[in-house]
Amino acid sequence: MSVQPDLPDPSGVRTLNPRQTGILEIVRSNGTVRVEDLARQFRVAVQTVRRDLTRLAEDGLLSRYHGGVQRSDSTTENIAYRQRQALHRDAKKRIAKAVAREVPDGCSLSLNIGTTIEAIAAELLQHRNLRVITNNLNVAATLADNPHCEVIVAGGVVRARDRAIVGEAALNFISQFKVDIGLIGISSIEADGSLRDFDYREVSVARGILQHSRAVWLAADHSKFHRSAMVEVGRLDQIDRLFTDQPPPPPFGTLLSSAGVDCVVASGE
Amino acid sequence: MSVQPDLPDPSGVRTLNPRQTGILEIVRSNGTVRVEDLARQFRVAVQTVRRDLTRLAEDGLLSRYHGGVQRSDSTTENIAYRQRQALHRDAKKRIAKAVAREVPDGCSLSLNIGTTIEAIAAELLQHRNLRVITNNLNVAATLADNPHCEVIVAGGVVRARDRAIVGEAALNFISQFKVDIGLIGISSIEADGSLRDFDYREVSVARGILQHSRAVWLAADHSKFHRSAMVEVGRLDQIDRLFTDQPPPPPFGTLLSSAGVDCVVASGE
DNA sequence: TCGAATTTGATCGTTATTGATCGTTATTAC
DNA sequence: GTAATAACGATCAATAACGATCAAATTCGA
Repeated sequence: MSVQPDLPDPSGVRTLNPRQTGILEIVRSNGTVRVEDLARQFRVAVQTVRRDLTRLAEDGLLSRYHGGVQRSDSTTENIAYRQRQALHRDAKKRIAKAVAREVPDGCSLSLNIGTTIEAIAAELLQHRNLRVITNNLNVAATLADNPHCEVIVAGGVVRARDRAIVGEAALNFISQFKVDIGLIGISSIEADGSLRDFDYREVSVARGILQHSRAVWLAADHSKFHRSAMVEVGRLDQIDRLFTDQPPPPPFGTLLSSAGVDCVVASGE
Repeated sequence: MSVQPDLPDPSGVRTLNPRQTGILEIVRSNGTVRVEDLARQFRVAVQTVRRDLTRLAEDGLLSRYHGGVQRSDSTTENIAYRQRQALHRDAKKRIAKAVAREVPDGCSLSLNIGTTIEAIAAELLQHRNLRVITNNLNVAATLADNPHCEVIVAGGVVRARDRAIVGEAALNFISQFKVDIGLIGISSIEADGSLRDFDYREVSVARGILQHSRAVWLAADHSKFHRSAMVEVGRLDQIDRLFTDQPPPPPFGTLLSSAGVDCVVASGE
């Protein structure tokens, strides 16, 4: 039985030209594009775009449908979670940018779960020499794309809903490290100064980060104020900085300052 | 008589002249440049620039495309992996389906790394009551979408190239569990009956799986036979079943049967 | 200064990319 | 169901880019 000599390995790695790279970027950010739009955008004939698309689809970099192409995220996405990601997306992105601006190159970070935290991870892709510990598989996958970033992920059971690793094993793992900045997302901030979450298993990880970080930064959009959740993670006075998108409603302004929390409001630029 | 510069590896770093250094700078800052622009900018003939580019590309400092060059870092790495995912995709999918057919509902599995293993994970999305241990973030993310599957991921440092978790921490974690079926992918199967891989760090994880599984299944497409890789993972007689896409070339047929390996060939249906 | 080695620039045959045409296939309206 | 329409893939010729080769120019050491 002979090996097919025409298929195997010369394929190696075909390099993409800028137009092809550009197409990929557009598809990644837009999710879906029409062939004709691409042709107009790059000022080439549709046939040329078609050729590019054939090639990119062959390499599994996108998938085609009649009339256009779309992202080929290979994995079936958790729809409910995707929707939560879309909620307050602009606010999250602003918060994420504000946080990223304050994170210096070369430091160590802990990131826990939450859509805001994931947005932050995306904004850290250009930073250099980071060392990141996380219990969030999405964060780990995102930051693995930064070649100047060492990513350490906690081990344990994966929670399907948001691909977080929760439970005792994760806590034990996280507790091995002491980092410069602990970045946590949270479900609710109540008027009594308590920080709360819905899932007690995740809470233990967040508590671990609180204890093993030289500084703790909290990222929370305005919808988190006055919300209520069951399990207490900690209290405002354990936090060093709060990043949010709108000035906190009363009574949080005074609460924050008396707790010594530096509050950064990332409003629309 | 001088040393031939075209011999395989003048391993030492060849020195760059100022123009070449300049080209690199321009490429790094711009991301992409056309050959003609470079020629005009440095007031030399395009042929001269071309020579520089050939040399710089050989050293991996940039990558060429028809008409110009582009940066060769970061972005290209993951693209390389995506392309590997696309390589022999049909073969991998057939193998994956064959494996999935044999995996009973309700069992526990270990999955390690490799594009074939990732394909298998995708085929396990309809199974019920699985318990899966893995050191591959892609596998974990895929199977997290199966609500009837408990996914446990090893903790440790994430290798950017393929989002695998490698190293001692991962090995220790995996070793805690004893599973029904250990499913491993491999880089090479040699004629002496040895199973090999390229990265010694990953090898330790694969060995751990070999030891902590009641049955070991190997998934390897035809390109893995007769290939050579450095580090020995184990030997054929430690394997219970082999899943592949073409009848193994000689001498593997006899080798497999004398090692007591049940060979499943998933040829085109 | 001379001569060897290296670098540069030009020519030429080869190869890759592009856009147009045409027959085929998928989608939509009826 | 069928017909109209749009998108698609295959093919081909024109064009641009490419590598190999060789001669001229430059650099370097003696």
